[in-house]
Amino acid sequence: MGKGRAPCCDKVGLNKGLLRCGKSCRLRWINYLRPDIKRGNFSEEEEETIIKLHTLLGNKWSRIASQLPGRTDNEIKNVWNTYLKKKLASREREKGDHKITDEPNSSLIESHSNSENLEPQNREKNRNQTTETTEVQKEPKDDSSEVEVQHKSNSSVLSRCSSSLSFATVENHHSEENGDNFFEIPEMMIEPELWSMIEEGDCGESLAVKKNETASDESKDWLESLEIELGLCEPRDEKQETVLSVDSCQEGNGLCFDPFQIEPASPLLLEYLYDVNVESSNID
DNA sequence: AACTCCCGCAACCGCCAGTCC
DNA sequence: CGGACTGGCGGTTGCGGGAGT
Repeated sequence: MGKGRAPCCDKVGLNKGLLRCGKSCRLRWINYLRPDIKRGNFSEEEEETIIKLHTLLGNKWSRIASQLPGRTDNEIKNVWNTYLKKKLASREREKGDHKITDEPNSSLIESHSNSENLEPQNREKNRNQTTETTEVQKEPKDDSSEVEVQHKSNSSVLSRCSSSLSFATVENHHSEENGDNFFEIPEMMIEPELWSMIEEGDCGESLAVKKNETASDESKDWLESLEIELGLCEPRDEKQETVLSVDSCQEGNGLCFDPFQIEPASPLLLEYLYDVNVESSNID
């Protein structure tokens, strides 16, 4: 690509062509070369998912990425830092007069239930409502009234886990201990599919099997790409590769996915959500 | 056309945890 | 047991290219 920084680490003893160390090669494979990586802009649904998961998990990019097949943690991180964060901040500025209440946001429920039928602009509004409680207004230094997005991943508390929509209005305990103003834990709106993925542990089995089946293929691909990268062999015909990739998608062989196919929650996510829920129960 | 500025994004950095010897 | 090595992750950097002047 020629973009980015100069290669990392001491290049003594590394391959003569691209001067990549093993770690660099691995990263490049994960973030760029993998055949199942989805190219192009993020869809509205993907953006919404990122926002929601970020509200829930904070900067756990790898966990967020695990819910977005074909997207890498690096890519999601970039999109968040360069686009979504600004988008949310500007919206927050536009709204300006929004006041955070500790009442359950009934409009949230309503708007979510209708979200499938929303016009784009309403969907935008809906998304804004969904995420705005993750943001804590700073004391405005000037007219720009800067908004800082605060990640409260690990301090966030889910009041309950349920297949139905879940909303939490919980005071932050640290704030309480400090005797300061409470700030509101984000009211989380968890997609029903996500909860069903979480609760139905078996839903990922078939995919897991597929993944195992393709593990050796992936390994071969990795080696092949590495060899190409190192200039040890000729790259395959790109066109052919593309066709293969598309075919793979259509056949659902697990190498790539439908644009917004929901992948089962990763074990880590399940574990995390479980821990958070237990913690919540203890606090209550 | 030439220059400057800004932004997107691939890649590097540093830390941590797990594994191997 | 402990040091070396490796993989994974989140944060950060800085090059390249497009937009603006």
